Amino acid sequence: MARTGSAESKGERTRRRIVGHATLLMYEKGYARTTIDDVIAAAGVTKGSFYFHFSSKEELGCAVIEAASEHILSRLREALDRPDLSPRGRIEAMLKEIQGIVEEADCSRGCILGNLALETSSSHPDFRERIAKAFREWSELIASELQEMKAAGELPADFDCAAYADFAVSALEGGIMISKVTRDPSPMRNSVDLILRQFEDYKKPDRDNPKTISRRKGR
Amino acid sequence: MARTGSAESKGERTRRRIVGHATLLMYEKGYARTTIDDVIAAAGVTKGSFYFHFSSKEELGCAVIEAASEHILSRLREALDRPDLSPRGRIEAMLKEIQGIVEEADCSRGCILGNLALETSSSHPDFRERIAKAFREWSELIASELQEMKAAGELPADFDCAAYADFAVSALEGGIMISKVTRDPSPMRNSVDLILRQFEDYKKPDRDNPKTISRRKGR
DNA sequence: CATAATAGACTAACCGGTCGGTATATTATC
DNA sequence: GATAATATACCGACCGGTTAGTCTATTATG
Repeated sequence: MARTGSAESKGERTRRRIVGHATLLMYEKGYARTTIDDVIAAAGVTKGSFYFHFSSKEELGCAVIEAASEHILSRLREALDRPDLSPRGRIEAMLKEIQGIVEEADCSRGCILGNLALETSSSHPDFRERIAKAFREWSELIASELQEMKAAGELPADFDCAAYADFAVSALEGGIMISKVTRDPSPMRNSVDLILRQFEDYKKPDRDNPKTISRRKGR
Repeated sequence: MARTGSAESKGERTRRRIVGHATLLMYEKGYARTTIDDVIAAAGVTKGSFYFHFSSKEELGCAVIEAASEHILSRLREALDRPDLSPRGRIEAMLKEIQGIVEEADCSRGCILGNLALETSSSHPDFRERIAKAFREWSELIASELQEMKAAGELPADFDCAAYADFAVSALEGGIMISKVTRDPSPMRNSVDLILRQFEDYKKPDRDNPKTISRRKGR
């Protein structure tokens, strides 16, 4: 038992190092083409050490997905946790954060959750479910922020926040996918822009036209 | 008794059969997890025969992507080639066609182009480029239809058709992805619905008030 | 010293691709 | 029009490299 105290034990550090390098490799090459030998070489550990910390490649995959989900969602939550901004400003901050995450990799690696989802979801139900949960949480984050926009009168009263949040997640993931395939950041940026534009020019219904979200020019 | 006239030769039929079964397998399991042995067993041919028709697995992958691109795009073009419908009706028909293609597979297999794109684009530049071309063509199809809507007064004069077409493709591919991951058709349907809704309530400016509802253009 | 952690040789299965060979059609030659 | 020559199509055993995972031995660490 080397576990007492608050400091991270050596084993925990090793495990984290393995997950970190595995994440980079799987982000770059996908799950199947990332071999255990790749991972241990990158992390500087041996086979025996690896299999002391992980029982299988699948368990490593789970750890990678878990860590990536937490990393991404915490960055998004951080972007939304800005009391100094209006609800709309916070959504914008969140979208920019996504854009930043993707552009850190030149848009050429896409989104690790989307990548692993499409590659492995038919063979690894546990991967699939964990990733589905991350997308659901992301959508809920957006939806609750849209609710706040609505409460602040920045959206029409009949605006369907949940549906639009799902739509935004789809448009973003799709944009990231097309950016990866075309090696061009503009599809993803275009998704960000057009999502933002939906919110741009709704005017608090002064009394006459509460029904439609208008789309007049703004900016 | 071959070769004469327009009939397909025996070799061509075999090749097509191989591609067809390979497409189903790669749609289901992805590229890496589809083995040549899988393909030849499904198509009922032997290794030797396979390697007579294809020089490598990669060449098979190209053939699958090519065939899938043509198949999908031709179905979309067909849906758009309906002179009896209004431009908006044609877009709706195309979206329903996409929905149909995906729901034929219970939404659980996603889109074969998107799947292969995310799995292989970092290792197979030729796959990536061919798929990028298909997405580009799809977007152009939508954009030109939006142009017709605009000409028919169903969209504001400053509507940015190209940007919106890209956005629609992103939202659809993203919706298909989320539907695959969640095994639930609603995210994809939601994308279809919200795309259609964008067009729903623009009213032709009745000569006196030409700027009532318009959207900003450009980026 | 007990156990956590590391070391790395080894294995068994898998998989893409090869190779020598066969069968059947098409074309060339006399 | 018989036959030789060639091209097309197919057959399946086999090979070599790769890969996930195992096993036994050894070294830190509390």
